[in-house]
Amino acid sequence: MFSKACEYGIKATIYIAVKSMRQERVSLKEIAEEVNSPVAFTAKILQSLAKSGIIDSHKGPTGGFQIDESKIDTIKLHDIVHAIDGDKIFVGCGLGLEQCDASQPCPVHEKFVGIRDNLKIMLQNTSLYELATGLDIGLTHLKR
Amino acid sequence: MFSKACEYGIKATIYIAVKSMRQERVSLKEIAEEVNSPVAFTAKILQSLAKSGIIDSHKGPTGGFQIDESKIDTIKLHDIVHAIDGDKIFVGCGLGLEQCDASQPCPVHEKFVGIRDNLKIMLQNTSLYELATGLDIGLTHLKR
DNA sequence: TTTATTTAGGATAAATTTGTCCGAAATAAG
DNA sequence: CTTATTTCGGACAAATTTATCCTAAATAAA
Repeated sequence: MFSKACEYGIKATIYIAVKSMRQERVSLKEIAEEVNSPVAFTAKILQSLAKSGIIDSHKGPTGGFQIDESKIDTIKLHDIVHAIDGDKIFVGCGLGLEQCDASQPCPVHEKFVGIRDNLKIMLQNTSLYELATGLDIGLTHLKR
Repeated sequence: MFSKACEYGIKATIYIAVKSMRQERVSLKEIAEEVNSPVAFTAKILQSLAKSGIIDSHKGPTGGFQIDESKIDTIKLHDIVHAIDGDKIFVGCGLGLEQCDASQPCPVHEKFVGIRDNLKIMLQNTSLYELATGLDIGLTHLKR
């Protein structure tokens, strides 16, 4: 459904949020370990999340990544997915037809519109806060 | 959403169905042209669809691909997707967690289950007949 | 200021997906 | 039987995604 990079990115962001809610900064190394992702690859993903303004990064000793606590509630799953995978999941025809739209629909057009609208709405309605607290409560875990 | 191979496969199958309903066999070349897909790559995909029993293939002059007319109604979009992409779209955690299931759900588990169930149901309820007649009526087109 | 630590970012490599090439096998028709 | 046509299938190539390596830049602390 999502790219590997996006999966790592979501998990990493959730973990950073959990730590940020405890006023802790986390290092790349710690994140990669927790999320079970390759360190250097994770670095690239965090870099792009930082450029998108979703997470903050700080260099140097005691450096690492964190998220402004006031943002944790407003950041949505959709923002993370969009920052990494762009809008390719939401846009275009389910069959890859370029000329397919509401006026010249392919045979499955309406069916895909429904599914994708649901997905989009779900992602837009799911806040990072929700994800982070769901995890914090101990019901869930990010490894493997 | 689907792999390129799967997109080509769906479009090719729809086209073969349309022709089969007119008692016509179609060649690889004609299919690739209609579907706007690379010929040799399309050959591989059709090969696997033939092995899955979704389409029939015949070698030699006047050879080509066709679908048993009695099957056109029972073949579902899900069958085509499954033959090419397997079940990776439907199975597993939205975040790629291996230990995520109903008993140990990740923060987005239930949300993804809903979306994916919808997708699966839609694919299982969409028949090739429906796709082929929708196209035949001229409302739609497969190229580009 | 020096050193140690941590992210940034470019270059490169491995893996996967997508796409190509070509000869073999089947088969219809002359 | 021979030939032309068409799919089959293996090997190879290109493109994309995933992953690694290494140096630079920032920065906290001694």
